[in-house]
Amino acid sequence: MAPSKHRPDVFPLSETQRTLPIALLRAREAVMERFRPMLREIDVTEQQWRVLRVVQEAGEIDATQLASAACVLAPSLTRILKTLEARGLIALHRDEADRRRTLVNISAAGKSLLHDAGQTSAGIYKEIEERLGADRIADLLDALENVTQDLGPSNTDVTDDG
Amino acid sequence: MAPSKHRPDVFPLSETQRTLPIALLRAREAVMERFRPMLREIDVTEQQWRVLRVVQEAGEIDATQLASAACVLAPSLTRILKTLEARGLIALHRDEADRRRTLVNISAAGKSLLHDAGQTSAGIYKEIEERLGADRIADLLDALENVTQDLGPSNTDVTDDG
DNA sequence: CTTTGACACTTAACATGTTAAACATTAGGC
DNA sequence: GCCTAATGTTTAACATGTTAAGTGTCAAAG
Repeated sequence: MAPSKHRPDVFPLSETQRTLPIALLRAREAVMERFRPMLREIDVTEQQWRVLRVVQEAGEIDATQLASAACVLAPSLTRILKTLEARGLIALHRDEADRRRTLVNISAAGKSLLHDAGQTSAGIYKEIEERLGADRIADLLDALENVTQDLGPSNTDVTDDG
Repeated sequence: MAPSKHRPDVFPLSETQRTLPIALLRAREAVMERFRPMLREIDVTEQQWRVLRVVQEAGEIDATQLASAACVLAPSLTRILKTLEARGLIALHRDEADRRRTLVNISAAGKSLLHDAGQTSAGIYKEIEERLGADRIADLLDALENVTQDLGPSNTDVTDDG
């Protein structure tokens, strides 16, 4: 590989176009475009889908951890949980030990939806893997996770054990 | 299972967590968090900022090309242009040659805003560069651009002259 | 000139992002 | 028990994302 020293100052639009915010946005759009038809078919938004999957994987989980894992803000999660509960896909109840917390569980209907659409989703992701290469995706995921860690918590250390 | 008495803050890295949509979203959030204070200070949203910068770099540009370059959808751009025009940061007028098109220009106030805040923005980006390494960012940008291109060729309409 | 189809927005309706503020509960100190 | 601070969640207000449908314009054909 040649040393990455390409800075084509000649292009008028290159300055804004070759930046992390734009590049990350474009890449995410390219990926999500593949999933949108499936999501629209089951009448579930992208964020609702993430919430459902996290709830299924985590089992019973409180709203704060759910918001963090599903990458949605607390105000958004409040609305999403209300919608999903109204559709019967999840069940909500107060934590008896700490009545501030809302605990979330997946319902039978939610499990069924995830089981069916999950297969389609996995198929789409496999298509993407075949198109890009599993190793290339793994490298990109590593790079993204490293960037996230190196930029995100300036002070928040995750290592709980001293 | 006993209710969480202590906080298992770190969500176990499940299947959902190591996927392109989530990883791209998290990375973008980590980057944007650095720019948000500056944007809030000048009372400009992230999308409005992108639009302004593209208009400045491109000079006079029509709405369709602007939407594509700034990564916003047409309905969003309509509202954004209305807001920016009301604030006097841009000027809008019909294309005389093709009255379907809306042409956008930067105003003196817009130039002034971009000049001032642009310096801060550049400083923040430089901070990020120093933290991550310029070569590492360049590699990531290359990977992201390649992924974007490799996932989009279902639509082979490239009338983009450079 | 009129029709047809395509293009470039524009509007509408609902969902979420983003920020700030409010509410309910818990934990600790008096 | 009351007060204060902190935590977990909710509400509110505005901006944007997303999809579908509508409006105005251009271009080609009759």
